Amino acid sequence: MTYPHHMEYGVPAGESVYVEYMRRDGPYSMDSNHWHPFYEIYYLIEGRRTYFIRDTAYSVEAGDLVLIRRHELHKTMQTGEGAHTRVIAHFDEQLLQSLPKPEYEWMTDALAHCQPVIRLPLAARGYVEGHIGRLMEELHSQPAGFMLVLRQTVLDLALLCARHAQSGGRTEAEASMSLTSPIHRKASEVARYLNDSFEQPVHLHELAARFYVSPYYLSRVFKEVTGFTIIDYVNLIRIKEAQRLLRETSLSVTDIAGQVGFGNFSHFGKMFKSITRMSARQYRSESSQKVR
DNA sequence: CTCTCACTGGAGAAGGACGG
DNA sequence: CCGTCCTTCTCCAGTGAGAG
Repeated sequence: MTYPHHMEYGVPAGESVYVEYMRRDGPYSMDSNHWHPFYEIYYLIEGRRTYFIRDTAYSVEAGDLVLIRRHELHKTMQTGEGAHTRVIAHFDEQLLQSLPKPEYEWMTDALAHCQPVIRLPLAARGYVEGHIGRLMEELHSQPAGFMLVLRQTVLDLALLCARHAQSGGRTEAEASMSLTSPIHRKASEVARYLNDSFEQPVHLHELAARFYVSPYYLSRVFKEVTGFTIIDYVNLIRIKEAQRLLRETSLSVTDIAGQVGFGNFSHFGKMFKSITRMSARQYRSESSQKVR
């Protein structure tokens, strides 16, 4: 069965599920939104990608399932030559909240502990492929009630991830999926360090000295592995943390800017807007409307 | 693989005006 | 007081070319 290059369903505002299928022939790297307030399940049908999640780069192959949690920094990148085909499903808290309370709590907890990249044993792959096939069919022909099937199918896949997480979920193949060449390890170390200390001022030369490499080399390697420049990455995690504080506390925007590492308030404002496309105050008022 | 050098665009600091 | 939105200027991060 062949499908058009691109199919999608789901209205972010109204539906708790969004499903999208895409085939790309040329090189492609993900655009602006590097995290979002909903879960994402990503299934690679064909091709090979590098997926950078939080602080680690993973090699993702056809048949792998990737689970991105809410508000988790991620980015996909090209690996070698062109074509890849993937399906992504977004679902939000609402979908899980439709479950009975014990199941909801169990799911949320399990997903919170899930490995981001799941490489299932061959025997279990047919199950996933069947589900993906069903998503595609429903998406393609959109018969009456297809959104019910989408919702149900996505929930099934989420359940699979949750079970995988609970069973200790780390197959032999998985252990080797996070890229571990020296440069990948170095970049991951730096990313982890930045995640822990983004509140402090960050300077390339100090960072380089801390990790025993030259500044020039560090900025090159970091970009290669993560897809982000160091300053971009620091800004992203700072703004992400600022968003969390705006949602979950009543601290003033000025305090938050300082707390996440921006010495300069107006620069914080500019950065916040360029990343989230809204001002900090606007973000706070919008996120307090929908209770998440 | 690891690093150096030189160049340049853009990030970031500083400060002021203004409105709610 | 709190936040937005300008402008101006400085300097450093990012990068192409290339070497050990």
